Formats: sequence, C-alpha cells, structure tokens
Amino acid sequence: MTATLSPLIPSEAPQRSRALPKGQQTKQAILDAALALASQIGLEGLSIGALAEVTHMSKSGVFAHFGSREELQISVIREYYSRFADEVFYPALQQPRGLPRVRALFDNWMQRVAVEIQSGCIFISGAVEFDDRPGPVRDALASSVQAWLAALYRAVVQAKQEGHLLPTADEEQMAFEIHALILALHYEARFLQNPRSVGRAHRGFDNILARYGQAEPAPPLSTPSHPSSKE
Amino acid sequence: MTATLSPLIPSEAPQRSRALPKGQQTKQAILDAALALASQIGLEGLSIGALAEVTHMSKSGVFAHFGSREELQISVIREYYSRFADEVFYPALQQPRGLPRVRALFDNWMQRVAVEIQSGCIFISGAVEFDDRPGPVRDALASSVQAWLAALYRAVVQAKQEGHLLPTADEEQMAFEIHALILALHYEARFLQNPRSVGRAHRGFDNILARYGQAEPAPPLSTPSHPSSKE
DNA sequence: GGCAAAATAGCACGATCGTTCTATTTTCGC
DNA sequence: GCGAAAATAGAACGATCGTGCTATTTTGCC
Repeated sequence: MTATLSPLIPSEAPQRSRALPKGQQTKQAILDAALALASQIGLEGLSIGALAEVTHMSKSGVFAHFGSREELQISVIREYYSRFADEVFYPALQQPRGLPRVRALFDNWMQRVAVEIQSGCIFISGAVEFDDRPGPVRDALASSVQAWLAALYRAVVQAKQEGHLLPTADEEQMAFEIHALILALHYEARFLQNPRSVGRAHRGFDNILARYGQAEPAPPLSTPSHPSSKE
Repeated sequence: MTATLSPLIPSEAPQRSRALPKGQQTKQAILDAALALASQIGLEGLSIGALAEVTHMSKSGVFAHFGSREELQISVIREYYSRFADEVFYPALQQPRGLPRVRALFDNWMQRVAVEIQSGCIFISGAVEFDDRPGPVRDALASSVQAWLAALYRAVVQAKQEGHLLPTADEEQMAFEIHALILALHYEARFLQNPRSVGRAHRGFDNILARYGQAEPAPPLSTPSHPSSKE
C-alpha cells in the first residue's frame, strides 16, 4: 500500500478537464484569503464581512460560495490540511522508511511551525477554540489532526520495525513527546516571543532520539521485509 | 530570599480590617463566575451579557464594577494567576529544594491540568487568543505565564545546585521540555479526548528525569518509578 | 450575439456586543 | 432612621455579525 494522508473530509472532485469556471476560481481566491485571515485571528474570528473587504467583494457575494459560515470554516480546515500534507507529509516520503523519514517529518513540521510563528497554526488555535464546542467544525478539525498524528505514529512504528529504535521503545509515547515539542515551540515562540524556542525544540528532538534510538546505526538492508506494514 | 510568585499585576490592597463592603462582595462573585465562564469559552468569549445572566444582574450592574471589558479580562487573569499560585506553586514549597520540589511542582501542575481537561486553562487558551493581539490583556497574560515559568526554572536550577541533576544538565532545556509535556497533555486530552494522555505526560516526566537526573536513587529506566503512571 | 444560468451586489432583518446616560434602589456611617 | 454615597437597574446607542431576499451583472454554451 502507498502511504497517504487520507482526505478524511470528502471534497468535490476538482475539475481537471477544463480550466476552472469563474465561480470556482474566485472561490479559491476567497479561500486563500480566508486561510490567511483564519491563521491570524483564528477560525472563530473569521468574519464574512472582513473577508469581503479583503477580497473586494460584497458580503453576499462571498457568502454565496459557502452557504454558511460553518461551511466556510470547514473549507478553510480542508484547505489547511491539504497544504500541511503537501508541505510536511508528502516530501518526507522521499526519505527511506524508518528514522530518516521520522526525522524528515519532524524537520518539515518544525520548519512549517517556525514560519507559523508569524502567521499562526490553525491546528493549534482551532483546538483551543473548539475544544468544548461540539459540531461539524470541531469534527473536521479533530479528524484532520488525528490523521496527521496517526501518520507520524506510523512512521515511528516503521522506524522500530526497521530496527532503528530500541526494542523497548514505546512508539506512541515517542510520538506524544514529539508532538509536545511542537506545541511548546508554538507557545513559547509565538506567544512568549522567546527566540530560543526553535533551538530548544531541536534539542528536545535530539534528546528523544538519544533515548529511543539504537546506539549503533542499523544495518541498511538486513531484514527481509515482514508481511507488509499493517496499522 | 523567600520564594514567591510575585504579584506582577498590582492589585488594590484587599480590605482586611472589616467585612467586605457589599460592592466588593458582589464584585468577587462576578469574578468567580467570569473565571468559570472564561475557562470554558475563553477570554474573548467572555461577554458581559452572559455574565449578567449567570449572576442574575443587569448588564450595566456588572459593567460598573470593571469599567471596561478589558479591565474585566485583566481581573480574570489576575484571579486565575492567584489561584494557580495557591494551588500549584505554594504547596510545592513545602518540599525540600531540589528534585523533590521540582517533582511537586510538576505533580501539582499535572493535577490541575487534569482537572482543567473539563474546564479549560486560561494560560493556554489565552495564549492562542492573544498571541498577535497586542494590548494590556496580552501583557497581563504574558507576564503571568512568564512569572510561573520562571518559578519553575528556578526550581530546576536549584535542583542542579543541590546535585540532584547531572552537571551537564541544561536547566532551561529541562524546563522547556516539562512545559511541552503539559501543553501536549492539555491538547490531546481536552481536544482529542485521548484518555491515555495523562499517563503519557507522567511517563514523559520520568523520561526527562532519567535524562537529566543523577542516576542512583531509583531503579534504572526499565521499571516505572511511579505506580500511578499506568494507563 | 443572444440567452439561460451562474455569479455577484445591494439591502434589510434580528441578534448580540460594549458602552453611556439617567433613574432607582440599597447600603451604611452618623 | 436620615441622608449622602454607593450599587444596581433600565433603556438606548452604534457597530458588527450571519443570513435571507431580490436585483443586477457577468459568464459561457449554442
């Protein structure tokens, strides 16, 4: 099976046969602006009026593309998830299974969060905004995050299977601790504006590897592949 | 010097000579309700109308006690900070300097966050809400958090001074990693509703101690050092 | 190039927000 | 218990919000 980040939220199949009709085109432009706006002020702060102003449209013009504010928020989450996957997940697949891939996932993630120190991360701000507000927006957000964390977890499991981690390593624990570093980086860099946070997070990852990793580099092609990776 | 969490935000000296006048009394009642409300829906979600309804007062009656919404928010932060110090920081001072005190700080913190999985933590939600919204509310929040993190850092420094940590231990790094665990606990327990998070955070702390602590008092890493960290 | 359909604008609605102003009630020292 | 001062209520304001309704413009197929 090929590793993917499943599009948990079904989206209409994009038209590939022709150039996008005008409607979809401006819808995408609105979505771009909405993503930028939501990153700064949060999904809850996203207002149709402000969005209309930015895109030089009327409120109802913007509104018509989504039908409701909730649908707009969900679309933003979908868009964010897609970009996150393109930027963090898929590039890491070029690294070989195991520790190199885990390292690439973390590095890409770090790099993205480092940029988001200015712009904000929807997966983090959204979690706070919707942590006790049930509904479709929360569901979309939670399943997106879960999909990403599950992908990270799978990469850690593979690293252990490849012999890159100690046999005693607890994969779920390791994934938890990696996630923790990212959250602390976001908190201390973006809110507390501590410039040392990036270095702290990197050091933290090194510490995690020192604890869970095999002391000696694993033999490159030693073990014949087990029944292919199931999760 | 005696260890304290300085009241960074100056507050009017409370009247001790007499019973509180009626005004201060209801102000405190409003503040209690505001704290509960802000914990659930955030400092930004705190509305004077909702607060009036909960306290069975008129909007203007509530408003008159604070003069502005901003002042209300700052008062809530002040109140939260005070309770946090009473519940997490001061009790830990009964433990001897060094590792026991660090452990107590973490345990108290964990216990509080474990409760806040239901109610929410203003230090965390507020950080997201105000991370790029300058102003007095953000300042009050940031200085409160900084004061607490500095207190944690001092405790770690003392632990090293007492010889409870390796001479190579980086105190700031250790404090960063502890903070990270708390943030991950809050995120994964409150938003993702993963019941294993409490155990993961405890285990993470054990891992940190294994990395930075002087190796001897407890049996080495393979056995869990605390009976409670079972999932 | 005309014409249905899609896209966008304009306007108004009810609700909620923080805040202000004025009136009324309650507190509390004397 | 009188009366000034404090506390609370009530109503109204302008602003902003999401949304529904109806025009108007623009698109894109024939």
